[in-house]
Amino acid sequence: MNAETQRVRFDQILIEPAYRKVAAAIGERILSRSLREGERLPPETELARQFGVNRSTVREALRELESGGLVMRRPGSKLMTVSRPQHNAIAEGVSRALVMHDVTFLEVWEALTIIEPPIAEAAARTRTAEDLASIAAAAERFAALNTDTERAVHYAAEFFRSVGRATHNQVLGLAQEPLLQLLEPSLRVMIDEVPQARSRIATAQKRIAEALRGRDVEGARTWMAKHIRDFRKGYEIAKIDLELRVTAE
Amino acid sequence: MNAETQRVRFDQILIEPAYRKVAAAIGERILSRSLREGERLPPETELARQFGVNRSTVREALRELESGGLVMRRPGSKLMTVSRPQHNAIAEGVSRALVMHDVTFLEVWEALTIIEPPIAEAAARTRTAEDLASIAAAAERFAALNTDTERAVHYAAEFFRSVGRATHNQVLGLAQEPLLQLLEPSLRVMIDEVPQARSRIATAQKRIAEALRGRDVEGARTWMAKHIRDFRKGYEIAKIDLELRVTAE
DNA sequence: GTTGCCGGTTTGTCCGACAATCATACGATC
DNA sequence: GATCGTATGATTGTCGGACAAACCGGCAAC
Repeated sequence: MNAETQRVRFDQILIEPAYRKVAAAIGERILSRSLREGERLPPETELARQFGVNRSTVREALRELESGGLVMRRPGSKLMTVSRPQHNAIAEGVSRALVMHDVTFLEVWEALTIIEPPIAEAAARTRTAEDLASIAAAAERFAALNTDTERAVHYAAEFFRSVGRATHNQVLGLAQEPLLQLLEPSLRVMIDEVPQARSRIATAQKRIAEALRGRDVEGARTWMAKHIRDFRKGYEIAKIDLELRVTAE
Repeated sequence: MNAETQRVRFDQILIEPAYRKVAAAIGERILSRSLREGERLPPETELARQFGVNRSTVREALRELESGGLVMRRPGSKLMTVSRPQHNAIAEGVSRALVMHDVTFLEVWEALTIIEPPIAEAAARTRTAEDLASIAAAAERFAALNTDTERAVHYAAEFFRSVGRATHNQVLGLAQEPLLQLLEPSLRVMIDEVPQARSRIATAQKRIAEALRGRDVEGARTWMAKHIRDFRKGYEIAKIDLELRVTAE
């Protein structure tokens, strides 16, 4: 019990700048539904008056809320309205975080092997007729594209998204979105480099879609697992180093 | 093919405000590692000069980057440095998004049933001795707390986190974090309302920890599944409506 | 029903300013 | 030699005011 290690400890005192307090205040009102979605926010001058701060300070707070997706403006409008964060916007933040943390392709792929098969399984139980339609549409569009890599990649990802939506569980849909965003760049390379990639993906999609149609829980899970395993084979054939760090779009 | 539906279509032209362009420019430099982590950002006046905009505009851009976690200041400093986003900060954004999307307890619980057992399975394969130690520490601390609900909840969540870390897959760790954040409030209620909750959780933790120690892949998965299923029973005993929407902290 | 026009709002951006705080270097002290 | 006090400059947080551009809603005209 020597003197060096027995120093008195104090908690760090945190001083928050006004712009953050303002952001927190508005954000709380939104989260608590006191401000409802679609409702427009008071003008900046009005907010500044109410909070007793300068308009510049309010604007900095708004930028914070804006990048969190809690407020946005409808396209082509300048009026700020309360909004629910868009999935792809939120996922982009997650993707950037993962990129900054030097996540490898292997980690993304491994996460996909874990999360996608159970998603397919759940989707087999809960899918509606509309879900089937949008899943089939994505699969058909992918199969129809023999040259346009860019759009093929898009529909390959869209297939996963539509299966995710079919679970009717938003948590799962949002959890898979960052993975898809990180997957896309490597998928692009793979589809270009590996000739048989397109047909293998198309086949897997068809099998999965069939299983979902027949509410075949087991089939959906195993075909999805196979679909994901195929990606890894594709990586290896395309000579994409699995230990490589993923990069932003 | 009537005239109404056959209008010529134009893509929406998007005009981005300067503050967003500035944020994008700086963000890109960070993502591309041109600005490295820990490195300090040029002063606001300097950035304003380089971009040819006003300092106010730069500040709005910085708030955007700040809330994305790409820049931060070390505690007690005012100098902005490049940073990798903290997991809990990112997860908080995801949590808020899910709250805004009216996610129910059932959805969160269902996502946990899907994601946690495979995580435990993966952890059984990859855990190190240090991982075991921190998992055991969380379990012991939880078991030792018989009165302090707040900290008990914290260590129940911390147990999941340490198992997640043991996978050595950052994607999985980050994917589970929002779920834990949303779980905590309901866990608090449950531990207070259901007398046997503590002992059941403690037992499950112990079994999972043992399985991880023995690299028992199957055991880790099934005990984790049981652990999660128990939460649902707890919800029902505590009369927490599973269709209830989750709320922010 | 579409188009043109008009006044009032609201936002995006700029300028200039100042106090508080931080970073850093330099002695002074024990 | 390590710690402390101090002086100086750099940087941020916040403020006030300003103005053009774009948007909003309504009304008149075709």
